[in-house]
Amino acid sequence: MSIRDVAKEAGVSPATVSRVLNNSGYVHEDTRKAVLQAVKKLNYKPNEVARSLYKGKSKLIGLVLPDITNPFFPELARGVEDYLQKKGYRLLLGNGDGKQQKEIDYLDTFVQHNVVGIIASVDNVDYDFLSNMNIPIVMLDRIVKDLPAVYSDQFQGGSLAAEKLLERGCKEITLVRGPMNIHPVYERFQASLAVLQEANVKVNKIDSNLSFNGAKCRAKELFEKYPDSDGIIACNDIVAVAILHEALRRGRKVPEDVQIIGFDDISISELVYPGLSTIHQPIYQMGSKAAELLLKEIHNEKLDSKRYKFSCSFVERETTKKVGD
Amino acid sequence: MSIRDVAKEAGVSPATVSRVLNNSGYVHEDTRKAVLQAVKKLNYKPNEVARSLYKGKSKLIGLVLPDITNPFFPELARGVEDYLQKKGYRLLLGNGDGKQQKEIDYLDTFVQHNVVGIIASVDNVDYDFLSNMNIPIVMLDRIVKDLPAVYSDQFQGGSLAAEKLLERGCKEITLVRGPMNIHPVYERFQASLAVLQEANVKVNKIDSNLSFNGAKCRAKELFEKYPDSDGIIACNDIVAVAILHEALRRGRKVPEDVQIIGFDDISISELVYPGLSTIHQPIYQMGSKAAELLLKEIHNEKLDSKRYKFSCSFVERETTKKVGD
DNA sequence: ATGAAATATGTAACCGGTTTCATATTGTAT
DNA sequence: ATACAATATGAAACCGGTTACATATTTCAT
Repeated sequence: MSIRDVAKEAGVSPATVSRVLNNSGYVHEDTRKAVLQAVKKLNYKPNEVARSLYKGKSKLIGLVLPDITNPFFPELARGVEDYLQKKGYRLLLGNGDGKQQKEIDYLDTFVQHNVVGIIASVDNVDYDFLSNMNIPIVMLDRIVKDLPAVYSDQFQGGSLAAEKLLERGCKEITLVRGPMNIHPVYERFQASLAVLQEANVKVNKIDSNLSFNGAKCRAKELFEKYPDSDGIIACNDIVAVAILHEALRRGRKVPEDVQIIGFDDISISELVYPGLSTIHQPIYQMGSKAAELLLKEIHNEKLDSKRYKFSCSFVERETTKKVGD
Repeated sequence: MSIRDVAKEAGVSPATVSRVLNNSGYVHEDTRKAVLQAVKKLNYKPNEVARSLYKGKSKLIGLVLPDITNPFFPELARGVEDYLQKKGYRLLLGNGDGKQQKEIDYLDTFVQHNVVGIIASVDNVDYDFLSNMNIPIVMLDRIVKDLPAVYSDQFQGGSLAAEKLLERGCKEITLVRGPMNIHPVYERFQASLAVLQEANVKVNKIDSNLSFNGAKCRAKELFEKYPDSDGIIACNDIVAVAILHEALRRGRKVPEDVQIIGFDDISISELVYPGLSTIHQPIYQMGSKAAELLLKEIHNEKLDSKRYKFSCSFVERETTKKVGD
């Protein structure tokens, strides 16, 4: 079922059908009607692949995320998808898993499929590779040199976490540091650390990955190594929840004995008990803004700025004391 | 940069380059080397769109899910994606939101992009539409007539939930019923109900959607209308957590006063406190099995069975009493 | 040595759209 | 009535691969 079938049915040439379908060039009203009727009768849907081949571009956009299974990313993806869907674009999705080979494989194959743009949240692909792809790119929750990027202010968020614990009287604060090769995780840690070092408190550090099971072990270690911590800043909400559980398991009162702050404000943080105080990132908006920027790039509209930085905010739930207590 | 550029560089015809790249036909060893070298030198990557157009099929597979933001689906999607990625396929993803128009739009555009197969978790598209697409399909977590489908045994799971509460001494059980147009949700409800009606207990029913915020309201209503419930079966884990919160807020002891069972065993259920007892579905495996079945269909291998049904199991955490208490 | 089979490679058509260009017709201003 | 612009439409090339077919060369059995 091709445009030639429709042309035959309507008694015109393929070119005319194309013109009708694309509202381009001149078409006589009667012809237009005949074509439209033939299209309807045959239930014709144009082949996007043929269109894409000739035009050298498609209605496809590639999105590489670290891991859709991490609750931070579905929300991001949804922000992207909703925006693109409204504008008639479709999404090619890949999980990079923080592995260079997978990240690159996805980027390459996306280009081979004629995507018109890419939104990337990758950790191990460098500037040269990305810019050599010669295709509009927006980095999401990641920054690579001067490529357009959408993210939230990790310095401000990280500082905020530290300030809130200081305000709430913590004297010995333990930072749970995530993988330092993940840029935003690195920044939020540095920011918290900087604030705490200015203050008159003891500061401990412990390393963890970003998964629940990984953090479970590290949580045990934390309470053994630094049993006097009265404040904990976790690198993300998942890790914070693991720590929260371990604290409760050890009979520590939260927030009376230990206060805990997470990062991200993923939906889980309001679902745990007690509710997790955390640093909110506007995740959905970040995704949708990235899509918006990308489409602007694609349509050669100039961007006000190559960077779009959202502010973080403190969400006070039940793992921190109320100020004034 | 096309195959003709590579051909020129290697001093051969495009056909020969194609043969080298696809390991088809006869190619002299020296020629092969020359071509490979040219490919490398030019960093040539074949255009999948052109390939797809000629062959009438691609390396793309479409996946329509209700909402990637619902924690059930990322895991499902990941199961699908991992399997496909290993086999060299890429994923086009869409959120159907349970809206017919969006579901159909995605299905249509996927076909227009020459996908070779579709995995669908849709609620409002009928058998005729699906089978008229004339493309391999696997339904996932959904059943439509005799289309191939992967799912878990909702009857068994629903029964299990009821049995576990009965075993644990509940006398007045409230069923929180999800949207009845969602097939698995319907079945699990019916199954629980059937078991309870055979037993000597009071049974209440209350309706809810599947979201946390929706369920929050319904949870309030539940405790007002049926304050004597000592057992609650929720239509999914999210709803169960909302109910759990409301119970705790009202000072009900869980599981001493009220026992709660969820459904799905999404990752959140082990992250809440107290840990949610629930009916486990092997979500990731379902996704990966669906991908496996689809690829078999695509390669015309015959399926042992058009249906693949996983068993559910009871995961005992802290919102149900230990048997013998 | 001879012919058939195997190997090697190029030419051109094809996939299903879009677009350029040529051509024909209609409309309109002078 | 004439000329020029606007309208209408089709033929054919093109996008970048793949493959059927033709052709040439090599291998090998008899």
